[in-house]
Amino acid sequence: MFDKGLALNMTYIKLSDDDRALMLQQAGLRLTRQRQALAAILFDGTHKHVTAEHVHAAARKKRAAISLATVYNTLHQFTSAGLLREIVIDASRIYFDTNVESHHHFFDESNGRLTDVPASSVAIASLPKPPSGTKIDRVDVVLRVRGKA
Amino acid sequence: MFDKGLALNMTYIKLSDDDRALMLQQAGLRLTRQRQALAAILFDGTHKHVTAEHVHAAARKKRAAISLATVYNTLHQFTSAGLLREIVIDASRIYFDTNVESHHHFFDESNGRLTDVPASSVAIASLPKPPSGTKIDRVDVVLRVRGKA
DNA sequence: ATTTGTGCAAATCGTTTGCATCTGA
DNA sequence: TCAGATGCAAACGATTTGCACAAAT
Repeated sequence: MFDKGLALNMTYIKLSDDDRALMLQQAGLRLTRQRQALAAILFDGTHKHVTAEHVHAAARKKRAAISLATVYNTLHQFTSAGLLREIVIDASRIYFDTNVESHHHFFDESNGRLTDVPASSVAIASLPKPPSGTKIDRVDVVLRVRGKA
Repeated sequence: MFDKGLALNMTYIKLSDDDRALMLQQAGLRLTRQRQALAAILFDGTHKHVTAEHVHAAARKKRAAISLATVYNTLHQFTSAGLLREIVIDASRIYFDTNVESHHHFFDESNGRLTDVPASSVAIASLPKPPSGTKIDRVDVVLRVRGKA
């Protein structure tokens, strides 16, 4: 077995059911059929940007009957546990990113497609000081692109 | 009279009804009672971050009876006309910013408050090249902050 | 046995739309 | 005049919630 923290952030390592079971348990989440099915969909070793609908549809396709409400609950639980990261791009949809490393996004306005941008390729040279009494928690950079045509 | 383009971006210049009427006309929008009322609420010389609800409530308070649907239509028209800028922070609400200059935002996660950050105080030293066939349209930086307490 | 999770359907919330009616240029 | 704007209510789509049932420790 390898380190879980590492596994989460490496795109090329295939995870086994056991690995995912361990992930959930370490996150303090009980091992339920639904969570395992959703984890299998989400954490397959590649990073994804998904909506609840996507996940629900994927579960259906795998013949795992999971209600949409449970999908939502689970995505939020995974997010609180640090296994997913929420990104807001479009006002009418929540995207969940399986990449929890610090990074940014390209958002293609013509087709709604979202692509990861490694944090290292966006160099932020200076930041203003936050309003008094607050500290910067996270910096989200969205590079909105559109076709040149 | 002063230059309209300038007026839009200067926070300390008070605009008159006539100034706003001109703004609307230059944007190719007919001068209607509702648009004038909403423009008066939005473009009073200070920058604001508002939702349709905010604007609707403000109109009520001024005894200007404007339907919520019209508020939405108008905000979108103003946005297409370049008088407002849409910002997405929270998946469940569209914010409209009366500041259309290039700039960024602080978003306080504890109270949902949004604050402008001048573009000049965020220095982005390098950006990745966009996916082939696309060009970067806009860069949105959201500095998410929370109370230190 | 007790706590935690799940499923369903109904509720909610912001936003959009269809359509009949008005109004500014 | 008449294209464009408005208002209303109904439609919408994503998300959340209440509650009875089921499953995990």
